[in-house]
Amino acid sequence: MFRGHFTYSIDNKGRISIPAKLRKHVSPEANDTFIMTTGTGMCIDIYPLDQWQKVEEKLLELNAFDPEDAKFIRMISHNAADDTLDAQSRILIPQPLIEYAKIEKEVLILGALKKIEVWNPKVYDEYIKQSGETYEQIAAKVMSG
Amino acid sequence: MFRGHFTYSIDNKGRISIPAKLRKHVSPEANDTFIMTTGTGMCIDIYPLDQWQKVEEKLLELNAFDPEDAKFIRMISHNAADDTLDAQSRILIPQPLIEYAKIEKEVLILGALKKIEVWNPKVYDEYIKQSGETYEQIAAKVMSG
DNA sequence: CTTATTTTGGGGAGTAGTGGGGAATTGTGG
DNA sequence: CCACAATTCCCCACTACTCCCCAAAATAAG
Repeated sequence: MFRGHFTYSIDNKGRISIPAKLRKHVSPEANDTFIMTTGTGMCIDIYPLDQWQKVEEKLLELNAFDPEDAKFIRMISHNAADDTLDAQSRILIPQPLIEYAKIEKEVLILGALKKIEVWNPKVYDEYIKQSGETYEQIAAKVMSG
Repeated sequence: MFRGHFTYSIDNKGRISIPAKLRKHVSPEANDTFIMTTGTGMCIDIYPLDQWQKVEEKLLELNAFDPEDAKFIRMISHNAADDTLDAQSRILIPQPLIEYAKIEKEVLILGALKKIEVWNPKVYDEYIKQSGETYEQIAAKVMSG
């Protein structure tokens, strides 16, 4: 499971290093391959291949000839891209995703259990400040039961 | 499984390159052969041969003497065509399919699990915008559990 | 302080995408 | 059955980008 946050930079070819501390938690089954897609929120979600395949298994259960299911498949697949780490443990982020997350130079890399999120640090700050609730209030709500 | 999207162009002979990233996911059993037909939605469906054969198996289970079944068989077969990749990894799209999908110069190539879809980008945008759930709503539903 | 690892930067060979010429094949009409 | 037209198919070629490699800078470890 991925934990913690890291402030890295994206180079002018659109590459981001995956922090060594997060790499340690990637299963060998992922084969150094990651799937990137638009996150829920103004960020990029990065899944190791083995985690993404669990999502795909669910999609495969849908009926591709049902209009609603077909739309699900299209929307989720549309922004999905895969890449493998280069020798320096970086992946190339496609331009559309960089624009979606409004990423410039600095990036916030956030370990989020099964996936890794990439944010523009400014956007993340605003996102956290937003919604009046405090950390404690959210914790109480989400962790109940 | 096919994922991601690519903006390519169709040349004036009606040929489209199959993106290298998608080609990697085509089984060798397909033998570089693809079946094209009218998609559900204003697009062209492209199946690798081995995947198409699974669709055909389902079609064979239909009752050719049932009026509805017979009609569906006729409609899906009507515009079905097969082709193999040329040395530049392109396939030739028959004119009737180009017209069906209202394709002009730019094409959106969309990986959709077992098949590849080809859209006019403008038509796709309108299709996505029109009603229905947002990406976040869909994600919440499919990624749950 | 020295050594090892991690992060960042960039050059260059190879590959992918696009366009088009011309031979071969298919279909049409005489 | 033959000639013509149109289309398909197989090449070759150009451009741009991607990927792989080398390497410097920065951080962490011993």
